[in-house]
Amino acid sequence: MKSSQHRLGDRVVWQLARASQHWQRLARRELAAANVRTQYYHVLASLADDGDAAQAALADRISFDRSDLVSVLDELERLGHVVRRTDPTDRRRNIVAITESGEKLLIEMDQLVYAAEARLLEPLTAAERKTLLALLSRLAQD
Amino acid sequence: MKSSQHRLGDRVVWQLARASQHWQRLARRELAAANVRTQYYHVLASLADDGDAAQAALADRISFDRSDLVSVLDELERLGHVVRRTDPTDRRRNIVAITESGEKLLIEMDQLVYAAEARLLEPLTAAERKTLLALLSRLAQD
DNA sequence: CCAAATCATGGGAGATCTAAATGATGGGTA
DNA sequence: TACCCATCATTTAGATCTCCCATGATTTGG
Repeated sequence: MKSSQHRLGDRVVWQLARASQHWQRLARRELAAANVRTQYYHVLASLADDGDAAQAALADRISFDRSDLVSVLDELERLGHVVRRTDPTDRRRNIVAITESGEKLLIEMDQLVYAAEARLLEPLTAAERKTLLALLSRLAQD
Repeated sequence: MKSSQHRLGDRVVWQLARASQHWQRLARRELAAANVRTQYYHVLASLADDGDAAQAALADRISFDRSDLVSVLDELERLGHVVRRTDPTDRRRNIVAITESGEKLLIEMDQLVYAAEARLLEPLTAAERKTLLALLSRLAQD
């Protein structure tokens, strides 16, 4: 008859939020030491992995709000890591592309992100990580 | 020799972030419809589950920044859901306690949070949820 | 040619993080 | 005892990140 009703600690969503918060902190600290934002990584990685895209499509790929992508791209463009060019077939669109400078930065960030990921997942075996990935993947779909 | 290097989609941390984002959205929408903030739930649930606490201890329990707790408690106190009283044994501290009104609100919010959680976890069996909880719990520790 | 849909952008709100100021406590030392 | 000081708790202020709503420009479809 254990009556210790714990709304938080024993709930999947609570642990999900805590683990995610932990990860965000690890990644942000790691990248902040190199004076870059985690948002840069999402943008550059998506462009490098899946190619150029209009802002709206890019935002959807990395689950960003379209309006928030604007200022991130402003910065990345100012730093020379991406370029925006108007799509000739639809002048509403800006096609975003990664530059050589951006690809260099991405490689540097990869090191840091991998290191942070390794630290987060350290308590789990390879098999457990695979299980976790599979379970989480089935939740994420919209 | 598959050369499709996907930095994002196949990574545990990516799916972790996506799943958490999905959950945050579900919970916030559900609670926003009732004109309450998700922060209220964390505070009230922790006080109800684990008892009164000083602000710093409470913040640690729910992974809040101590400075952010201030305005949340201001609101909750203004609404009559919690009370702050100076700890007689250490007058630096404010002991925070939930009120009857706060407990009533918590019960209402519980309905909404459970509904949102059910929707999130719907794709998983009970055993899978248990596995997921166990794996996540081992990541969350600081 | 007009109405609806799409794209990029701006503004405001909620949530979290950092840095730093203020109040209060406790301990050591003259 | 009386004073100094390191430490802790609360608070303020500012920045970042994400979400939501609105608007202007452009394109598409009827």
